[in-house]
Amino acid sequence: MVGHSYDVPVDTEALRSFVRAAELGRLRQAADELGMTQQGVSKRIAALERALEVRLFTRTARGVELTLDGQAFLPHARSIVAGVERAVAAVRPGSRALRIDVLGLRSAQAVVLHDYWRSHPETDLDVVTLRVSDPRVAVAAVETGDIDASFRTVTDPAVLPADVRMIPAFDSPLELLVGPGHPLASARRLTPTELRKHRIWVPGIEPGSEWAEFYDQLATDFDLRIDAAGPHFGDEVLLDTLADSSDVATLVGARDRYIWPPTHDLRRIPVENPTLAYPLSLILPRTNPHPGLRRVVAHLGSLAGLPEPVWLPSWATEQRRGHTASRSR
Amino acid sequence: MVGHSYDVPVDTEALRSFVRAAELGRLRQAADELGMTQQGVSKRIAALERALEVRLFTRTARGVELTLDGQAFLPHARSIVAGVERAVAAVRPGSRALRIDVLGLRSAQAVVLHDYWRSHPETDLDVVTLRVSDPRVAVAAVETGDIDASFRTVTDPAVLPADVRMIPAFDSPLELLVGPGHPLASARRLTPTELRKHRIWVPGIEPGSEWAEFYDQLATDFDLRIDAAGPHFGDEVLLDTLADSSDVATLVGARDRYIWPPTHDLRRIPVENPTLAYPLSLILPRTNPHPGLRRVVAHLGSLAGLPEPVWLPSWATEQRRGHTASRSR
DNA sequence: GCGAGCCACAACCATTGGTTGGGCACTCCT
DNA sequence: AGGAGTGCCCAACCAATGGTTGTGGCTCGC
Repeated sequence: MVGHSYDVPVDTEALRSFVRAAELGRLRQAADELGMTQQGVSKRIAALERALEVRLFTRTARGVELTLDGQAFLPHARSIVAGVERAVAAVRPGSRALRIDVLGLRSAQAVVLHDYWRSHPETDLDVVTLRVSDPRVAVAAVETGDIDASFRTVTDPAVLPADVRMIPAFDSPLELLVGPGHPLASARRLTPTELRKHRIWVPGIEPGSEWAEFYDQLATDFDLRIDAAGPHFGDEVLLDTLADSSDVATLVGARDRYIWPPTHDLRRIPVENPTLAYPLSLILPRTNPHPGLRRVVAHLGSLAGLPEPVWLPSWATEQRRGHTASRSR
Repeated sequence: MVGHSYDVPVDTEALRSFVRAAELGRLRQAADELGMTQQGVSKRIAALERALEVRLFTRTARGVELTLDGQAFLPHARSIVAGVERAVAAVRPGSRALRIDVLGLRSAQAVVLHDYWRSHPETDLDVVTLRVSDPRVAVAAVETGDIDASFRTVTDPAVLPADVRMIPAFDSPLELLVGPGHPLASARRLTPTELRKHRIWVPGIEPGSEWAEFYDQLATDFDLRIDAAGPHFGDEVLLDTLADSSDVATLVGARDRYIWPPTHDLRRIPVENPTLAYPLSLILPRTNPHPGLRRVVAHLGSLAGLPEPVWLPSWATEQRRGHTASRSR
């Protein structure tokens, strides 16, 4: 009785013919538009009907008319045809969809991009992950045009090639993520100094990366115990550990989309006064950027600011002075 | 420079293989799952890559790995495969998607169904139009199972076969639709008696249909001039006429999705005290209704009521007494 | 260094998906 | 009423597609 998914081979070209024939009501006209013979279209549609085991058209003396099944099928067929168009556009060299690299599909970067896409659903936007930690690889990918932009940061702008630039994207505020047994679990809000003496575990940070530098400065400036060493065994392990522990906490981006089982009962606690924020940057080509990128950048600029005061690592404040200076020239 | 839609033939079976191979990272495993040889999958994917003119995988000694293009393409491929599943499910006899007949795709009925789908996007729901005015055809279609339910009304419940029943769906309030030059154009709200002496034109009503009866009773009860005769040349003609006329108005359902050019400047004016409402019914099989239908009916029951008092045609009030009585037995 | 595992290439073949040609059903016009 | 016109389906045919088997090259681990 269960309708397991039958593997019906469906030819997208047949769907295209079906859609056109349904719209025109004539196989002949559809055939002309598609550059083939009327018999060809007839056979295609007959094959479709055979595969689906339903009649899609009633044949009349002056054309074809959709049956009920055909009516029900048509919007699905349209959506598939459109999906194929989009899929092809996504990889078509030269004029392909806007492609942006993010660190992870659950990261704040991806969430912001998803928000952008929801408010501009007409954009063909593809979010990919390079799966490399070295930002220079991302820079190279932007330079060659494999990707249109990347949410990475190079702390030393001198390493950027002439044709690549980096602009501030948005500042991602951090929250403390703790299990129910942690002493800070019931706090509604925390200041950085209140995190002192508590062990903060942020696994998976590559030594020498900009994230390592970020947590380094953070630990120094507020005298925190941040343990950013050790391998990362996946979010599940991290979340499991947090849920069971009464003394380990971690820092996550406020917009990061972490998902944990309801039994874990983890809590996210905003940190303010100052708000701790990681300054996300966007690396993009200086010349001939993808046309869709402009609007994404504009969207990033329109994002709401953070509760003042905001703490940022030193390289961010330095670069922004430079950025503003170069803009004011 | 414009990227017109290249007609790249895309084989859905190849997409299926690609998705599976990308998930498993092994052509061999994907081939086993799909019940074919490794070489077959290899050829399918090679064909895809040839058609798209991009490499989707990098081949390594221990499997395949997505390229950037592959990553960008994967979600699209998934969506197409899922679309095919849904499309097949929409017409698969026996266990097909929930199929409901409405009078028109812009009608209040369709709008309500669309709202339902937006809040329950997991339902496979197909909205079709039988394109016949005779409600008995709809009843027959429900009886044979061609459709799962129909938003029609039979004023005489005796004509229903034993296995088909009719339940109240929701009451659709009417609004006056007038052009800018009409004397009532600036009213914020109207009562039925204020419509007296004004010419109301409702084209396309079939004589003898329940709609004819409705407008008949309406005209009698409030002494209105309702002209329900004459053919309907399409909504565009109706809207054009209204926009230009200073003495013709029409009645439309408050939820009907009429679309007119902005230059027309038509106004919709609610009618209250009493609210005029058309009682929509749902015709559905008494035994073995489609499993998804239950939730749609529940949703209909949860719709907000209308501003009291409400005027309904006599048959509705009669049937509801009967309906309530039979329920209380 | 060699076997195991994985993918690509080549040769082969059934099936598919298109073509042309012909026929039947219905409509419309005279 | 009959014939021209239109529209779709069926049959025969044929190239190209999409699968198979067999083989070879590559990388990794022992």
